[in-house]
Amino acid sequence: MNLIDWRDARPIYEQITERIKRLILMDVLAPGEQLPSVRTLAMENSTNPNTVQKAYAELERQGYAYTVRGRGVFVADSAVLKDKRRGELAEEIASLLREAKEAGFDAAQLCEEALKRIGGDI
Amino acid sequence: MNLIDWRDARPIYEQITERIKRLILMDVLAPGEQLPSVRTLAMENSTNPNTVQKAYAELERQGYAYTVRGRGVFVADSAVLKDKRRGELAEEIASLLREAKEAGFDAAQLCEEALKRIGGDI
Amino acid sequence: MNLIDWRDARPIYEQITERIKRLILMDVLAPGEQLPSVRTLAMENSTNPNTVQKAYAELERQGYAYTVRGRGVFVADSAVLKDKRRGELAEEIASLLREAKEAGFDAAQLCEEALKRIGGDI
Amino acid sequence: MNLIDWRDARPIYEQITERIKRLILMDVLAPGEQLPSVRTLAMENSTNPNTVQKAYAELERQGYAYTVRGRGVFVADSAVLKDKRRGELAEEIASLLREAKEAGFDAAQLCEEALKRIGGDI
DNA sequence: GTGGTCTAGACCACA
DNA sequence: GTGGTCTAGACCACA
Repeated sequence: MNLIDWRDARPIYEQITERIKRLILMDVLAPGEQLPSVRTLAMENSTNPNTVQKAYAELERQGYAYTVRGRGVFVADSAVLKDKRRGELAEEIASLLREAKEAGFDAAQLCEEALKRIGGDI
Repeated sequence: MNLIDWRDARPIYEQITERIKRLILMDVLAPGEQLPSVRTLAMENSTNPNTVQKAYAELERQGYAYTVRGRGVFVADSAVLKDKRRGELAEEIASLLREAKEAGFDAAQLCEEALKRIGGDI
Repeated sequence: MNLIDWRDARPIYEQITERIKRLILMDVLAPGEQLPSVRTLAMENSTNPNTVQKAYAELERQGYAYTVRGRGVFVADSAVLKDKRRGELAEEIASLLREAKEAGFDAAQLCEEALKRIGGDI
Repeated sequence: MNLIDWRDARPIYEQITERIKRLILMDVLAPGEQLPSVRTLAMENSTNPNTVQKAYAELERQGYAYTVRGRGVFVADSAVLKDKRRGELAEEIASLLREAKEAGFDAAQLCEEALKRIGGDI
């Protein structure tokens, strides 16, 4: 699993967390499935086990994975997570729309424009 | 001008840049108006002049202000800036919608939800 | 006997010890009754026999079970154990109350609140 | 500040987190006060800066402190925290009482006993 | 000077 | 083998 973009300015552990979160939300990683071991993933991405460890700890803290000591790290059930993530996305968009409104832009119009950009028809 | 939230995790210079950008886009700071001097703003916010300097440099880099040597820093014309910012916001929203789509959410529906959150009906 | 919650962060051997202790204190497992063999329990819980072995050793160390070589592991007399466990619980609660007091909370009031939570009126 | 008990089996970073939390709840560390720098605390306790860093990150995650980059780590306002901690304590006690009940003990009586142990009259 | 990230490598408990 | 903790030390952005 290749999870690091070395040109990306964000910390490596954050990139790993982010990418795996996406894979879980996209159902590429199924609930209950075992994630690569800390050491394996570190080697595959030529990074340090501590860095992967930090990413996995963050995933667990956010509820995307759970750890079984001596066994490995596993993907959590995603139904609840999807709902949570959906709410977060709505809030992030709302936050941008609030700023748009402040500057006098038409929020609804901005939404339509964004939808066009992703090729999503209304 | 009070521009810093010490609880905010983001770097201080970034907060200052952000707040002043908003004030310009909201026309609170008019085009051509002089910004407070680096020293004044630093004192008012009990922070380091270097930090304010960095914020001002960033504002200039992004086109929100321009420096007149020996005179001070001034707010740029906002018409073009508004247009630019509008495009950025659209792109940021589009980016969130792309992720939403990846996870199987209905982008248009998410938009409507976000619009409701800001009390903006279509 | 299903004794493991894989989502639980605690070590598996500890979970097994804990659950069996509870079953003994609740008199579900009667004094003198034979516990499942290490192998059986390991298979039933799809875990390693070494893990179950460690749990049984811990139970024995704490006086909840005793081993008869070549025969198996048996539940100890519970009267004494119950008394001991009662004392431990009192001490654990006292310890929490001490911390509460340190922070300036009213210990007695906290107790009443906890009693309400378990639906136990005085 | 001496925060580590080397005989304590718990991880060092956890001990540090725990002790500082207590100091905050006891108002020994006042809201807004600066905590010792990562390096200073590490030296004082002859441990590694990374370990202190982990403790501080945990304190921040739990809302007991906030970080100002380049400045230091500061104690958060404690009013809300105290309330939160009070609720946690009540729940921890309730949980012990539930177990007690399972084993047939009188929960209210156990509470009184615990109160006596801390010298707290009803 | 301050915290944040990362490496390289050790040692431990657990399964 | 698996994750968890820790050391010693580097380098970075930020103030």
